[in-house]
Amino acid sequence: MTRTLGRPQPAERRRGTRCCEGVAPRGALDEALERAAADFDVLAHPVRLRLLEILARRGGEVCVCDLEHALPVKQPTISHHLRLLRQAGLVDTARKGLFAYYYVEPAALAALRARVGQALEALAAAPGGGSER
Amino acid sequence: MTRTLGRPQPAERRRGTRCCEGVAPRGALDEALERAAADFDVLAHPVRLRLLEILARRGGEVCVCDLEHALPVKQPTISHHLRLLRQAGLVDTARKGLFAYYYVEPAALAALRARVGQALEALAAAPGGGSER
DNA sequence: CCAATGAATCGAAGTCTGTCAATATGATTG
DNA sequence: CAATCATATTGACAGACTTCGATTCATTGG
Repeated sequence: MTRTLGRPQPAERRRGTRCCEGVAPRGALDEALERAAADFDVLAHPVRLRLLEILARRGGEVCVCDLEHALPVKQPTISHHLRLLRQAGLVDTARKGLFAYYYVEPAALAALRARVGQALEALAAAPGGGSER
Repeated sequence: MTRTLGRPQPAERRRGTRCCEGVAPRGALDEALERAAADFDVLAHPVRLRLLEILARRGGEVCVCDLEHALPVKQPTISHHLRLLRQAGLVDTARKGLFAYYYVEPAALAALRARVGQALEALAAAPGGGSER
């Protein structure tokens, strides 16, 4: 958001050869960047990725015991990762009797895919190869 | 960041299964999944994301001192993240005199974007909600 | 009520990560 | 050579992450 340009010369850095100047305004990483990193972080574990993949492929609900069979980690670990996914808003759960059925939250998943896709766009190579700004 | 999850799977779970059965045939997480998770992991930090973004936007080379000005962390931290990006094959460096110029490795970045995009595809909601496989 | 079962939580252990001060390395300049 | 500069590396620290056994909670059935 604070994409200011006219950065004044730092007075105390006026020594010999300056290599270059002004790539981006110093300072804080903006909100979108932090959110994108958080998005990537949720996806940055094979178990969570697989869980999401299974739940997404099944449009409907899947009980934990099935997920447990599909993954090489123990039940508490599954539960842990499911909680992370739930806290990220990507999945939700519904208890039916003894079983807990998980399902993707389609809007949240779509939003995440959109944000991640946008972040990847920003990594596309610069068209002219020249330096803007 | 090194997500290796090295644990073998018993693969013999013959029991009187009750609730349901057979979401996925095997327990081991396959190679593509691990690689996708590793890909996401590299992107799962705002500083690395910003570094990549700056280097990609500049088609050319950027010296570390500029990157240092653009980010709210100290020089050793920048160096640390740049090394991670280099180890991931996404960027490379060329020393010219006193300065070190970093630049993206376009092929590697494109490959990563392709893999990540493919992993996101797998998270697309199933159209009819039916279960495949 | 009691036993059994699926799932969540707790607690602990080990590993990994992010950060920075201090220092090292290597090039350049005077 | 000595001083200076840009960058890399080291070492230490705090905090987060991942995993699993043990336990707890909730629900069902006898």
